[in-house]
Amino acid sequence: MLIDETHPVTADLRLPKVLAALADPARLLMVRALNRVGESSCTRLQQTAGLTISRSTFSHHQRVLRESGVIQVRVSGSQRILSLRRDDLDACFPGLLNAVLHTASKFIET
Amino acid sequence: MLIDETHPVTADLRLPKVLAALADPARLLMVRALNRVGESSCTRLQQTAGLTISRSTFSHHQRVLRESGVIQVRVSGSQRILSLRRDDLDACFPGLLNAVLHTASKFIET
DNA sequence: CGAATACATCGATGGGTATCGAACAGTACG
DNA sequence: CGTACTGTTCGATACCCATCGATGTATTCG
Repeated sequence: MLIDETHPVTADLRLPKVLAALADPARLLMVRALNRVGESSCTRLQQTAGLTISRSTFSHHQRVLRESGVIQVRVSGSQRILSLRRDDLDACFPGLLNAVLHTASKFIET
Repeated sequence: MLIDETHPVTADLRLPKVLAALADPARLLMVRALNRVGESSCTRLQQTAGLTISRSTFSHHQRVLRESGVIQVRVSGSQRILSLRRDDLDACFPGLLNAVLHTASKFIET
């Protein structure tokens, strides 16, 4: 199920791209926060994840996560609702998302 | 158990570093080849993994994998024997290594 | 000792990327 | 309509990184 042309279809997901998307500390926080709240708008997620970055930088990270296939973006009024592509990720990379989500926080902080 | 000062101890492993190390296609091939053969010297692993890169580039990748904690390097005569740090990775990031190792090849190739 | 093997390191280069502020575009609302 | 809100895009900057050839170092072997 393709959302639109800005999201890759499941068959086009690639492990190196996904790993690179998850390798950034800010994006890792976004993904783990999304897992807790289910779905969220950009502004709200930025607060939930505790990110002190500019809105343009957040937008950049959102794009990287979306283009790698990690998250899904749905438009609702004036805001974009972000959510994890759990099923697609589990189908392509079994166990990967869970491993990233369940890693202890002490192994993430610098 | 610390090998030497060029390897991080288990408590110092960090998820973003490990993910970044695994996010490169060449290094991903090295890790998956290491999983098949158990352990291997540099020259032999380069052939096993089917990598057509220069020796200096291979040495660079080996260093990244080592400094992130993904692999272990042991000196044996004039050669270095590489192997995965399975137990340490499983202890810090349960399920991550298996997920990377068991991902279908079609999701790795470009 | 001398030659060959196995890797590491250095310096250079080109391409990627994280970051920001400023400017832009769409929606909601009074 | 005009203001506020939500988010994207653009251009610039600084930094990181993958790659290579050349050089250096240690080990093995004859």
